[in-house]
Amino acid sequence: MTKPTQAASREKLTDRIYQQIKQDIFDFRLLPGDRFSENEVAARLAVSRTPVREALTQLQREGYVTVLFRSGWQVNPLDFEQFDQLYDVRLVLELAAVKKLCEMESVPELTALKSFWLAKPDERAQDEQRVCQADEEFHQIMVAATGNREMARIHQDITERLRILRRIDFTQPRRLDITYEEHAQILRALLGKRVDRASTLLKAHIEASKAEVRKITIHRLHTARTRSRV
Amino acid sequence: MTKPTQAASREKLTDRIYQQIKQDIFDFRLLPGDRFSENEVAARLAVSRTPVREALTQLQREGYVTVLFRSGWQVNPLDFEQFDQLYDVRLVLELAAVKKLCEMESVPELTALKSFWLAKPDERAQDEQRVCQADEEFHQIMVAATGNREMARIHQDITERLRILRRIDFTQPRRLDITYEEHAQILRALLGKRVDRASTLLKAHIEASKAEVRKITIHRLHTARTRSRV
DNA sequence: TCCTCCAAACTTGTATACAAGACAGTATAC
DNA sequence: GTATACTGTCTTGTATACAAGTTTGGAGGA
Repeated sequence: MTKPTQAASREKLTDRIYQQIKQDIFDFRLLPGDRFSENEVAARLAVSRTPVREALTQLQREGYVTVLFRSGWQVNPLDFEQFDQLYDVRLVLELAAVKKLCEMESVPELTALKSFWLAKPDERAQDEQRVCQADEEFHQIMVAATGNREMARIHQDITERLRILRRIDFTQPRRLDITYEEHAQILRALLGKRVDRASTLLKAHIEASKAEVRKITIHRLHTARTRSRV
Repeated sequence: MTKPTQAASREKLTDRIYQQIKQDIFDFRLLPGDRFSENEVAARLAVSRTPVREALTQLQREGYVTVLFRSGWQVNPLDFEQFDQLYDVRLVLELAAVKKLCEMESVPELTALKSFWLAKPDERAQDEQRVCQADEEFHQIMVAATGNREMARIHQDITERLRILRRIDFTQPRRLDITYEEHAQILRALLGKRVDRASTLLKAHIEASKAEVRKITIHRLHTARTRSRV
């Protein structure tokens, strides 16, 4: 019988670089279509090519970048058809979550959302970035609360993939109130176990995002491109 | 303006090794819980550690193996709770696919399935492995036929993750006829655009797999363990 | 027999070396 | 001016080297 081993998992350089590059993409420091080499990234971060390669390989698998055989890497261009499809999958998962949540007896995770989303209008957070993050968390928590960790993981991956769009979506102050209102309605429906109403609201909520995202993105992307390069 | 470049993507050693190791896991040459080192794999396949590492990193992200810090790799033990959750996600995706397919006008992909699954009993394939593969393809095609490539990709990943179970499931000859019958019923319902019936059948079909898998697996795994090591 | 300590052998994580091929820019032919 | 061939630089894919830490097995003592 072998000893019960437990080699601690350490912080790896690869993971840090992975996060860094992904963040660079989200923040438009790396723009869709941009090309770059492993050496460039390695030099900028003062590490060797090895962990950079591992990070890039992961990002490729997740659909963020593509390697061109012996010819560098490229940030994947924005593919709106793909984003539409991802929104659809996300909706499917969340509708399933809604159904399950309404069948469950008590869901403390949902109750915990009340203080933020059911706050009075004058007590609402006005910081765009904060609301954007809370928005992601709302959906994330909804799925995770069902107890299906695999579904939550897949949902998380999709959310991250869509983040680059959702960020832009929320830079319009007008959207902020609407976001609050829609989430509040959904949350009330969930707490009241009204599955049909919650589903309808959720569907409309996501469809609205889908519709709005495309036109705004194109404009924002243009302004970002003229501002910064990496 | 830069030239429209296209560096062809070549067959990479990493990919071959990735497939090889995954197959080793599916075929129980690498057993759940087994530990091994990068050097072992590299020596066995007569390559260096580099591509082996890349392959293993991918497999880790997909949930097949885990690295133990400076202490080797381990094939993830079978986690039945996880498999249950994956089955649930797969069901959610396929139910969404069923709904969409029944709303679509014509679906040639489904018609193409008739020759195999609606064959007369005496014309049916009896080869377990072939039926097993056709079973995977049935579900895969169903989802892909909706046109949502992202959903199809996610569904594919889940199917692969569950393959190790489904293989075992089909080693029981009794299951073969049932499989034929259930798929035939689902296909007929789909072709007849009877969404509720198709959904009900599909749900029962997947629930049955879930229920059956656990007890069979444990027995088979035991016999496999006593037969071979890698 | 059982425990402790220690050193040698492994193991991964990261850096570096090298090879085959892609690309860009230039010189040359016309 | 235009097209073409070529050469030097750059890029990834793979192999190897080294560093830091873990595991294992045995010597020694009680």
